[in-house]
Amino acid sequence: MTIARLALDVPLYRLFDYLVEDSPRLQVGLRVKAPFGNREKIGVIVELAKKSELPPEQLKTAALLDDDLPPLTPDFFRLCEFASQYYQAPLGEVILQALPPGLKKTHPAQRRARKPKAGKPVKTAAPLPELNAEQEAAVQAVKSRQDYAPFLLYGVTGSGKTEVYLRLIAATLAKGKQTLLLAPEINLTPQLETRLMARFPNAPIVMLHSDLGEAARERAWRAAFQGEARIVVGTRLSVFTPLPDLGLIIVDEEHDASYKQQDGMRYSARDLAVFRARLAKLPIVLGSATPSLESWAHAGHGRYTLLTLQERAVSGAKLPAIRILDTRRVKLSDGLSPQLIEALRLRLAAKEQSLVFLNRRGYAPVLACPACGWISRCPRCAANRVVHLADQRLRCHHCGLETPIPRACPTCGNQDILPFGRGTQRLESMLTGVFPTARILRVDRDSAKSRTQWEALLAKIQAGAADILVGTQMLAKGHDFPRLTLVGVVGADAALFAADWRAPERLFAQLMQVSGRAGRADLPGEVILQSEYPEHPLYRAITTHDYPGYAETLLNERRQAGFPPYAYQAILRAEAAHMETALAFLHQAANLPCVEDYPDITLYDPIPMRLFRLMNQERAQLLLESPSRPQLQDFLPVWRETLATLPRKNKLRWHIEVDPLEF
DNA sequence: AGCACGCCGACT
DNA sequence: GTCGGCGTGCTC
Repeated sequence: MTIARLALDVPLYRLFDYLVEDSPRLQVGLRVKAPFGNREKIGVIVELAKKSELPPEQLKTAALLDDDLPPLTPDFFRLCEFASQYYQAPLGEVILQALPPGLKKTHPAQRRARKPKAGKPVKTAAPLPELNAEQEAAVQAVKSRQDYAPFLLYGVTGSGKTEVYLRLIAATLAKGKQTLLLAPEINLTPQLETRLMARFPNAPIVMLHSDLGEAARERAWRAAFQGEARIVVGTRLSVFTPLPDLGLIIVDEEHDASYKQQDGMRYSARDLAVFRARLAKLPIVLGSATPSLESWAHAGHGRYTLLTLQERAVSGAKLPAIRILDTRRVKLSDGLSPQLIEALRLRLAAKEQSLVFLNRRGYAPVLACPACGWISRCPRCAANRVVHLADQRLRCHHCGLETPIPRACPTCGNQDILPFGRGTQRLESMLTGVFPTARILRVDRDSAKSRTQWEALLAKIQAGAADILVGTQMLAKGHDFPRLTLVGVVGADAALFAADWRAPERLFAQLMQVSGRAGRADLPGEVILQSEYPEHPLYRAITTHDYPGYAETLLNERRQAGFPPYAYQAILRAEAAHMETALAFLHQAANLPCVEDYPDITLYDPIPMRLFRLMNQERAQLLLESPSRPQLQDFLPVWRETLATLPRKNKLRWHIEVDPLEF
């Protein structure tokens, strides 16, 4: 018998020793079935040893899984260990969350062998599009590196970032290496898959995202791990996928917030990808038209090599003309300016498509009684419930609670309760009033709940079966709509004054992205942005497509305020039935003696979170900041261990988030 | 996190 | 009398 140290999926910062029967198969990286307490768990062997710290009689016996999966590799463990340390998560949790669910079952489902799908053989190989000088330079710069080399590929919409990726993937394939391509919400962009399959008809490609069924996900993961798949396209969770011949990592839309895992271990897949590239000594390309300020600052300091694509790759294509429309000077009808209505009318006449962008779902954000002041609060959250007229419900967008829309005010009986504000549903019905014959299509999470619904909508749009699209963010992300020439933006101002200091950065990216939907090669695009603050620097920068200038402005502000990327942050969050419990815990945490030993760490006052109640749990947070990442990293484990010894009363729960994006 | 054990309050 | 609330302790 040999001692095996196991990583198990439990929130405990230690490994567990088991006896394992000797066998020629026995190896670090294999999975075992282990009795744990009174249940059975899957563990991963992290270490083999002759002796344990524990007396042998206290050890239970684990059994190797009868499975042909090769052992997980040292590379994989090093990435997991880094994530575990950096994000303050137990190693076992990290390792096991990295495996597809099918491999964590004590009784594995029967598996049917299938080949990863290669692209359909194409009869006539389409000629490769020519690269312009900038693209060529970018491709050469990356191709010339075999070692760790981070690149920031800054390319305006339509500048041909994807073509650069494709060339780099081709070069990587030619070297016999695998490519890992991360994309945000890949389930929403089947286009990428289509394009890859068309370009690499003979290369096995797998897609990895959480929408896949369990069997499909396991199949794809195995193909990646066993080196069969040469191109792996995945969402954030796939950053952990072990790849034996990895040669290149690409992170598309690197600024996108969906790279951040928002529950469980709160990691940034983009940051882990960079670390992975460093570990594996590989080039990595972070691509975006509006890079995150973190990456932009890295490029500014020479830590990343900046590759710029300024020209539109399709010759003749121009950036859309963006106009800020001062709504203080015009009479709006239902929130729409006469100019926007006229522009829409022109597109209708020209049989071109328009998009009206409003990043707010539902009919109206709140229902209110003018007589007594009642508003449609969510009983479980510190938020209002949104009016969804289409299905006659009041719905909380945070916890999902919904009830029918009341006919009269629940407190005073007034019959005239009114929806206030505007969402996409209301915009849709307003536009129907203005353009009764136009085909209007609303695209948001409510109209595109499932992948199938979403694809159906996309197909409809592409077939030209809609004249005016009304949509949220969903529509902004990387889709080409060939006949879309007008984008109207409504209600963007709210984000200018949001409490979250990252809001302007996000708004800028969002507006750039949605503007990019307007116009293609042969049809010039126009963007009309309605605002009450047309002189705001953000809008100034948007009209000139000046990301670098605006990034500079924001970075200066961040530097002066001592915010990231010029400081490093972590947050301790606590939740309990009552705010006092959460705040009391945070105050206790802030006053622990170990805090004294780290002078370069600032602890701010514990405060209730912006959404201070969610699902009947009251939440508060304590922000930590340091100019020194190492010092913060030294402090966090010490603090965390001390926190764990504190008595936990009133069902209080807490966690630490490193590099938080939202507050 | 689960899951046991254990000790006080209002019910078949 | 016991069902069940949740505080506390443990998991190789």
